[in-house]
Amino acid sequence: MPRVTEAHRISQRQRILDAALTCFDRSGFHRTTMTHIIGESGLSAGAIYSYFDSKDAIVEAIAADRHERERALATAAIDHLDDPATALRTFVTGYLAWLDDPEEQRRRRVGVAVWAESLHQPRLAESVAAGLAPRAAVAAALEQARQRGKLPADFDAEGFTRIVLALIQGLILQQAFEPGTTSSTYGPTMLRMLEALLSPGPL
Amino acid sequence: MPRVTEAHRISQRQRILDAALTCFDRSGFHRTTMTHIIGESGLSAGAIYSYFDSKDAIVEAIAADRHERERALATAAIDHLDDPATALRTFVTGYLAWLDDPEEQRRRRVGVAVWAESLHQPRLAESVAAGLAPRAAVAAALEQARQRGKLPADFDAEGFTRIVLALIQGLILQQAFEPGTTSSTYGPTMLRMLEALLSPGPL
Amino acid sequence: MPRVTEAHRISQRQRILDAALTCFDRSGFHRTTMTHIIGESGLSAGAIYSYFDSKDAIVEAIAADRHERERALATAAIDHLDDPATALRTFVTGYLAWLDDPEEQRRRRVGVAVWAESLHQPRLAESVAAGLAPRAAVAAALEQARQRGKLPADFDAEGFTRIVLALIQGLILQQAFEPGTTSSTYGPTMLRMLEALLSPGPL
Amino acid sequence: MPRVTEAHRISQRQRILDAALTCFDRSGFHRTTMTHIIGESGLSAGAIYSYFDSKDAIVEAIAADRHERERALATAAIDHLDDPATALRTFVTGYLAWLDDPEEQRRRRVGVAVWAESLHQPRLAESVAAGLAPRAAVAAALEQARQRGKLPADFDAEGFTRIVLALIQGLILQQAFEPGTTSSTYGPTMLRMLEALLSPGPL
DNA sequence: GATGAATGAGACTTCATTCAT
DNA sequence: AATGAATGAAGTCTCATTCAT
Repeated sequence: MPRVTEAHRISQRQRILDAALTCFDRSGFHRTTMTHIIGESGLSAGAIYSYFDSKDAIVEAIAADRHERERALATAAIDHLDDPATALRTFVTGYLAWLDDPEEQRRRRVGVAVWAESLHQPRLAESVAAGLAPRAAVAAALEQARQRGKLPADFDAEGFTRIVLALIQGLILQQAFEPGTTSSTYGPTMLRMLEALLSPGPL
Repeated sequence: MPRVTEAHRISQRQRILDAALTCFDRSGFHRTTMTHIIGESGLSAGAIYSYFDSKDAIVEAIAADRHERERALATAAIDHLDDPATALRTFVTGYLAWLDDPEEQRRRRVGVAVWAESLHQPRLAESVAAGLAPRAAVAAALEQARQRGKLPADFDAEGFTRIVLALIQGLILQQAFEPGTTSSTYGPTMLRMLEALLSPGPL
Repeated sequence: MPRVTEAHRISQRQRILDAALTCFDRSGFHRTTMTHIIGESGLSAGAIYSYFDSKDAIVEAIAADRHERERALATAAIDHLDDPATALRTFVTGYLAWLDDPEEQRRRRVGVAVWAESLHQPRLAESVAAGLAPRAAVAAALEQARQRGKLPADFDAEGFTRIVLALIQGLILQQAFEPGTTSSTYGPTMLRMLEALLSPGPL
Repeated sequence: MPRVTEAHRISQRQRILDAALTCFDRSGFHRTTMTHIIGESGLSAGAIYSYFDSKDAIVEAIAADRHERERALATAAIDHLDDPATALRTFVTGYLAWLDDPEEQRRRRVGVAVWAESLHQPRLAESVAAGLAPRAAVAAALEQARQRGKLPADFDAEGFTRIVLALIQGLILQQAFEPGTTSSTYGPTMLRMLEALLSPGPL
């Protein structure tokens, strides 16, 4: 029975991930060396390798964490689709607040690196895919809502969700490039625009 | 000195950039070694280094090329703003076709890596910034159009251009992650949505 | 951390410097590759680089070591200047014995390379300058001795010390070029000559 | 029959050696690349290689030039040994003037690098040895003069010549390290000291 | 368990020299 | 004869990972 508890392991693990995130945000994955992570975490090389098999494993853990959170956020949006307009407004509002949260900004900058890296590393690609998976679920739910008459007959759930996702991703990028930007710059326009798609009419 | 030389230098340079793009697309910047580029290009190490000072310089040249193209595309959109609806339709149509062009898809995948890398390398950040610069110019032009009554009084040029840019970036990402996706999936919805913003009315 | 470590680090460091000295003596700085030093030391590349930042840093450490020793030797000579004749004889005798010491011959041969290199590398130039610095101190001490009447009124301390230094350097060179030469060949003449300068008289 | 004459070849060759000397003085042998020599000389790589087989051959030619000059200087001193005191005075005076000649200073700085290099390259060692050879000849001539009664009975020709040579070499070094030094600092003392050795008496 | 010195493959880059034009 | 683009072996240094203590 370990005298040093499970809780201790979890906190050590988190300490490593926090240190790694700081380093990755500062320098990117490849310019960050294990020595940097060792220094930032205050642990020894051996200690770190008892928690993670490799540097890649740390990257994967960070990616997995992040996509788990996104998955949770997105999934939450599904629940209230009986009233799509309200659901959209709730979702968009929450999303804009999240964009403006400084702590999350660090995570998202590292997330951009994960996107790039995932194009060449299958394990990360899986994480990214898992993070994006809710989009299809939301699309399916919206299509059901449309069939139930909650949305205009010509509403295109697939296109709509892809567009919302593109906006999320694109605005993450813009903020990464221009850290000062806040959602107030584009939030109202974005919301109005998306609402237009929920309303019936010729447009 | 032979007159041929200048053309030869340009073609050699391009040969190197093409080889590097192929390698970067296949493996990413950091997993691509100079040995790979040497092999892919068919030139020798020394020859390559007589065209580029370093591996980083090759990355920068690729980034610069790409953002020069984007700049040109975006700038072209400014010209016809007297008729915003038509200009938008033209721009979006052109953009969607570009998204579906397979050769450009390679470039864009490498472009995603440039985005990530630019967060840690000032020279690339400059390239990216230069590529994004036209957005502000378009915003200014749209604001003038609004003042001339060509757009609704409550039209928000800044927000609009940020949203369009986010869509461009986000859809590039989605296609990088899911190469099969074509613009037909979301193109019509996207166009309709953007047009909504150009029309007056309560929406 | 083990207490052993500090002693261990010092001995490892010395092992590297010894190996490097052997290589430099055998082939010179530039023909000696890190691979040679690695082989001669029995350590790995990484281990060596954890003690020295670069090949140049090893050269600098060797130069610094050597000039520290010389500085110590020369400084020792200052102490007994109340009796200049005895001090000179002691110094010259010690110096001649040092010239004949085979282990020191290796060091001096590498020292010749340091002289040449120092003309182009500021860090080495500093080491060399530090090694030569005691000459001026000795000159000042001799000048004081002259003023106290311990030396002829026309004694030229500056010229004398430069000449003694030139002899030291020149004989080092000659021995490097003709390893068989021993100080008995020129020692007595040298001593007689220098003593002549300490004696009053028209000469 | 070459239309471009032998004189042209000689002048081209000299142009290369001058350029090389400039580069070697500026950066040392090993930091000087053929590209530097090519640039400094204004010739092409191919042209240079039609005059010299290798970079080493250029170094050797420079070393040979220099030692030929020194040989000539030293040999001249032998001629007038019937009157050793005058010969010494003439030689030393000429040598001090040579030390103060700025153009020669460049050559001598490169000469220091040749000394160091000669410890590891047999071809240069030969050049250096040839440059030093006159010392033994002078020693023999002095010994004959001693036997003819022109010098004190206890005069040590071998030791004397080694000491003179050491002074020459040492003062060359000092000047290389401290370019401002002029012979007036030590010349008189040096001359007086050497003359003491030529005079009979207990000293 | 924890440590951190050591490993060593492999990365980027240089540069003396050649040879097709 | 002259050019200078090209070659490619070899150099220095890094860094993820291991394992004796």
